[in-house]
Amino acid sequence: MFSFELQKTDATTQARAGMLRTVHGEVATPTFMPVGTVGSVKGIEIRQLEETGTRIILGNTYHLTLRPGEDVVWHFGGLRGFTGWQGPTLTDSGGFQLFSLAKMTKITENGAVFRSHIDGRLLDLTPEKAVEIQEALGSTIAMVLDHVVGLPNPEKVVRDAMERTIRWAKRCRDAHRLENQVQFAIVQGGLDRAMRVECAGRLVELDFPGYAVGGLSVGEAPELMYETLDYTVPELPARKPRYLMGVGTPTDLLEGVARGIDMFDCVMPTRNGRNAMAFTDFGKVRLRNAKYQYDDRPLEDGCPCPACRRSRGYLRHLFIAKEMLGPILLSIHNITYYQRLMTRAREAILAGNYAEFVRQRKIDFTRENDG
RNA sequence: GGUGGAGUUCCCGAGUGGCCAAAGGGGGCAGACUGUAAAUCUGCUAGCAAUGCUUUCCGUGGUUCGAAUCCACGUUCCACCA
Repeated sequence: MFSFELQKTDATTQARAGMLRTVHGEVATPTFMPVGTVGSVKGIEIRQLEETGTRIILGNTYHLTLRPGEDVVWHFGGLRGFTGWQGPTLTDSGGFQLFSLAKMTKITENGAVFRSHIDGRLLDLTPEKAVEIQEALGSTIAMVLDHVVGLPNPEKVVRDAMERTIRWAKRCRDAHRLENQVQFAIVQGGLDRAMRVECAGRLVELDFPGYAVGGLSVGEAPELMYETLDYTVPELPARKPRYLMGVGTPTDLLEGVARGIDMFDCVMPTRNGRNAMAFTDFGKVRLRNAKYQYDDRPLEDGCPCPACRRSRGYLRHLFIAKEMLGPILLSIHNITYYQRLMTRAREAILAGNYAEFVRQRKIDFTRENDG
């Protein structure tokens, strides 16, 4: 029904290669999960998404309950029936919206009260409600409702959020009924070692089938995030999948894998792709830049994606002309890049040379380089 | 040929005596984006030895302490009338 096979652990890093087996299909790890917040990975058809190497995608509880409503999704047989995506899905609980939509949210011990960003109506999101919605959505993996706070924040704020996250995780677990769905818990605790270790330990006691590290990439420097993973991930069960939520850049993914993370999700490849930024092995490419006007090279040599069958000059033109094909092609390219990165990472782990693999690709994604 | 209207910085367009190197768009250039309120957002866009200076608002001349703004002539475009 649901299992995680740990196939290989790297000798010099914490990197792991594994196989996630779910009722909706298998996923080789480490893996990247593109974000399809409202039931669509923006701009990308399922066939194309499959061709990027994607095996599991995300949906969002908060966004889908507002529109179209989980009853509608349920009517169509859950996310898979509704969207046509037949593989595994993971739904976020709405916890991230406590952070990203904080201005419209009031948090109490019972749950979160949202002011809908669409029509202003009030929405009660309790842990039980988050479970119920996700059960109606029929996702393969559901996340517990957690309390995400930005960084930096006073220690008391971080601790309160962490404690609440644990209490809510328990309530989510107790409320969960759906047999064909597993629930992952989420470790919070900011950048505080003791808090992270404590949170992980208390959640592990509750025996969830998988664990996520949340509350990162919310304002802190990447090095602090890596450091947090250094002492948080070892607290999680080795034989269960580990998911780093909302992360990140290609470098973040490689660093996360090196610290024992198996699953990632991030809007970056799709959002940045829509905004004319491409990820490549030689760094970022801002295709709107004038220097690409007459560039007849493909975006990236050796990339099998449809964007790379065109010239950079043409891709630039699509963005300048505001043609929808530009965002579509670049989203596909970026997801393809992320998936290839994970595939290559997995191969390196299986081959026993992950550390070397990472060393060879110290890409500075803050700089531009046109290859 | 006559009458009326109009010519503003790359483009469109506001401005009708000083607070104007000149609103606002567009275009151009650059940057940002990490469990998606994002096909979005931000900055720059006359020049320079630059807390100031120089050259601009069709052209030339004039009025004025001061003109994109007022006057005269010229010029181009538009509308209508012949």
